[in-house]
Amino acid sequence: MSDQLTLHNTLTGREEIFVPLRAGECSFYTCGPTVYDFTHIGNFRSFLAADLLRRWLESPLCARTAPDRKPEAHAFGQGGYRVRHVMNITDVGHMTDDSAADGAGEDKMEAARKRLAEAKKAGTLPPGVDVDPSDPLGVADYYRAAFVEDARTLSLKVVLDADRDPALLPRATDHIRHMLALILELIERHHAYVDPAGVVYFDTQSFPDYGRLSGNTLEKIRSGAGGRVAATVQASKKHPADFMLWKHDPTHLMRWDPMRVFADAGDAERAELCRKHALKEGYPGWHIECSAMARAILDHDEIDLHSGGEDNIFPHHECEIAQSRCATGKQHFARYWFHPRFLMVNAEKMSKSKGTFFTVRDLLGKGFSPAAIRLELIKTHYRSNANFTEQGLKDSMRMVARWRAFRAKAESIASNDASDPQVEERFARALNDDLNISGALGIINAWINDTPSPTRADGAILDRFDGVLGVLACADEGAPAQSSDGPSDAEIDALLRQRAEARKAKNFAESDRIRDQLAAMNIVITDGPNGATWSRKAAL
RNA sequence: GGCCGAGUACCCAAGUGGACCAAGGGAACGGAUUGCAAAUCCGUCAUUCGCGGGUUCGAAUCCCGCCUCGGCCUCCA
Repeated sequence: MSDQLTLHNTLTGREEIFVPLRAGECSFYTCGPTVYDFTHIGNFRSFLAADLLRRWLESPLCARTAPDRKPEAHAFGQGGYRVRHVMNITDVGHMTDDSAADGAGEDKMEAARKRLAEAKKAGTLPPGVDVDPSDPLGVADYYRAAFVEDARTLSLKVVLDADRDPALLPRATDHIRHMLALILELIERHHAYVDPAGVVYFDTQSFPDYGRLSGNTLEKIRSGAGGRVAATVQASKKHPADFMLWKHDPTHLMRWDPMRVFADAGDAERAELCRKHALKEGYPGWHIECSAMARAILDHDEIDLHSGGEDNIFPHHECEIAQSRCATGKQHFARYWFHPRFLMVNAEKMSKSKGTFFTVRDLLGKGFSPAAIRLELIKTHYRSNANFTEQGLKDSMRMVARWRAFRAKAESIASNDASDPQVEERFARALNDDLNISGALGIINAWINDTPSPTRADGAILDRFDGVLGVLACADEGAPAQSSDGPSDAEIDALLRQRAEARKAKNFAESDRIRDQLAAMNIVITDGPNGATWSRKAAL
């Protein structure tokens, strides 16, 4: 428990008090999805953890908790940090098999193209979708649009914000020039070199801190090289850990000519540098985009927060740090590194063959609400392996229903007196403790139990909690239309009228028959003093 | 093999040295309510924290060993 926000920082392996570089502001970069396929719930758990952190930073409750920071908190307006949060979309065609780190294996975009082409031929593309599988950018856009739709369903704020400011959701392919500029800078500063085949490598030995994030050392990496990287490739590197920044490849699916990139932008100076260093047509390595975009869009050499799945720690984020710090000369790239752990499904690693790579649309199709999906994916501490199950999803649905009922009841008592003035502070202390979400949920539920007659002020408190959790805010109508095979509202209402007649006549056999009939269609009816109401139940 | 993280009730999960003979949610069970249900409300539900040692007046919490699960060690959120 802490009066101030503490976060576990992967860089130091410790929990640290969060102090941003610029008072009241926070720059935050999240490694976003690759768009070669649908984004699954494991990806979303990681993005939602970042979203929760971002919402907490922005919450008035966050800054309000520390007594010694109250005057400063007022300077933030309503409290909370002004967060600039960027999440990238990786749409450059990288290799399925980077073991030859520089170009063996099938291109992932190529694989996606084939998959889509087959789906189109088989007529299994969703209705209304028109995608040209021969166009890699079109394929990327198709999956990007699907991602944005799912992210919106789950109220991922960075995606919602991108409606207003598209720069917050940058595509890698829109920033090739920034990547090349960074690569040139690294070459000029002797942190990168070009091999005879035109591959640009980062020189890891030029950066003594390489390995600090992951606890690796160059020695360990060298000894652990274990034959996974082809000997011919290794031969052209100065050190096995050196990684690719740019690959010359005139046959690649997505490729750019560095000189033309700068010439088209009117940057003759850099075009000349490309000639000088023999940068030729090809594509960027898979670490450089984040370094380039974070710097270009967040507009600072050092940022506050950087998040990504735990698998990104090495090598991806290690390499980002190396590139960025060598280019900027700063002590840090990001000051705090935030790494949510993997999501398991049914106590096992998610697996394609077991069919456990669920997407958000899969779950919506089963009748689960966006609010329940969001709650289920955020309710386990971000540094634990969460276990995703349908049972858990049902549990979450029940919790959402209780909150909704509380919220509805709170409308009826017009009082400005909160039933428990301390509850917000308890909630804040839990979240300040490295985002202790389970503790925070426990506090909300206990408070709801202890508050049988909530006032309007209590409703406002729940709204403030939900501003952080983003659960009730997930509008159910944000979901794609429910499967169309259910009965229409009019049909249901007609059956309910019949049942009301039967009950009036004490014909309970007929009344129960109608209730069973509706239940079979996943319609749950609730009898109350003012007649019956109904709701659609998740089909499990 | 190296480096990390985790193991708390039927399930999910908080708690990291005394206020814990362990929050909260779900399930289950008993009761109220209901024509019967659903929903709601009331109550019950871990003398115990993966296993074995140790430190301490005191341990789920610290130390040692073991077992199991997960991540990384150039695809992966």
